[in-house]
Amino acid sequence: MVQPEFEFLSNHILKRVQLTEEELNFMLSKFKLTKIKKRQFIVQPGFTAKYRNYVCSGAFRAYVVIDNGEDHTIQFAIEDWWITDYNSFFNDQPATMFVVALEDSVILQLSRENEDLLKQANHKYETFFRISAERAQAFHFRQLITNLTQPAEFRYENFLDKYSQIANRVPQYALASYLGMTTEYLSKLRNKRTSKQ
Amino acid sequence: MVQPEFEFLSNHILKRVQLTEEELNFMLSKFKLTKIKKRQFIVQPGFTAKYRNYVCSGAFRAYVVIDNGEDHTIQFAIEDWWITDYNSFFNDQPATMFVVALEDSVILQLSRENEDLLKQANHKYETFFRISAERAQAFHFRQLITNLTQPAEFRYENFLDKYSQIANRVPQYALASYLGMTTEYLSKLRNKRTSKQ
DNA sequence: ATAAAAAGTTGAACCAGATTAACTTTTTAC
DNA sequence: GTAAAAAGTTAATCTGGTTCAACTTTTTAT
Repeated sequence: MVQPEFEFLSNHILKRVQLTEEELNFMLSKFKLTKIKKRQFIVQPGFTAKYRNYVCSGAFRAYVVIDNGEDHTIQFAIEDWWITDYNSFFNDQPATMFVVALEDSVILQLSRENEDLLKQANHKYETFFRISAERAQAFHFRQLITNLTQPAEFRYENFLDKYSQIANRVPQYALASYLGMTTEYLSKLRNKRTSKQ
Repeated sequence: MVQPEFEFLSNHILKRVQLTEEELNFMLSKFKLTKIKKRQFIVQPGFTAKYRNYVCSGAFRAYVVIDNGEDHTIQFAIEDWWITDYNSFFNDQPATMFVVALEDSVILQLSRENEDLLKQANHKYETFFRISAERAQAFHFRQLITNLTQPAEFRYENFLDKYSQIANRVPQYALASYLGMTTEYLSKLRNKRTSKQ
């Protein structure tokens, strides 16, 4: 019987493309199961992000550090999400982001070489990655619109609404920088909210 | 001899995937040449975006209108760029954006049906769309980072640097809302800049 | 267990950028 | 060509959110 981690990924894949058992197993065989300890980095500036990572359990945070030392969260990933520095991964360039584990985690890693191999091997695999990219594209688009058009309080409420699971699991400073505000201000918003109801 | 509009698109495609003459022509045959007058809409909220649009000449602006009537520019597209409401196009849902011509323009339109047909017909076509989506993904990611981490003045200077061609061609109110600031403030930044050197 | 470090809170002072309003310049439509 | 509408400018005022600083609570390492 397959390990449960591969079971999660199987479901994820089959939701997006129809594969035969054989096709599925071939695809899965290209992934590498890796355990990551809390605070461990899976992507670091200066090094090329060699893997696309599927999170089976645990949580990650991607962030950039700018000149003055401030860090800005770009993405979170929990179970059933993907994370990497795509710019680095796709273009084989040094990463500009950090990706760090917020909890002890288990991930399935697909190297760029194996991804290319899959894409060439079978039209359906290519379809899978195309769909993933299209979804990510639409997701970031929506995020861009929200950041551009909505004030801080709405962004926070909205995030709570849509991703309460993540909101309650990640450190507050990380969430604040993801939402584009300071920890202090987020702390006030939180307080205001809980005292309201 | 082919029309120059198709020539532009051919170059665009061949930069991303290697196709035989026959494969290229089949792909091109699925596009529809359309002339669009200034101020004409090619995507409107409430209607599904039926086409992905390649701009041969002219300029477009995608924007959303929020409750209070303010509009926010989400994307510009000039020659050799694509534009549509991808959320609507991919998911066959009513659009939430407007896409309007800023100049008299010529575009090549690919319907969702024809895109699906191409994706199924040949692995290489699928590769083309996958590459497009991946690039868009990386692009929006970078944009998200800039918006999150940089102050208004930097965002403007940076845009001038990277997209001077667009900056000098689109109305100021559209650029201001794209950069996440008011027209008045952008006007001040411009002034400050020109008086500096 | 316990000390040290990291994360989160609270309040006062401040500022980047928004708002309002009156104006000038450019574009559009007839 | 010309009037009206749209776009852009300028200055005064205002505010959502930041910064700074002192503090409390939670987490981490030994």
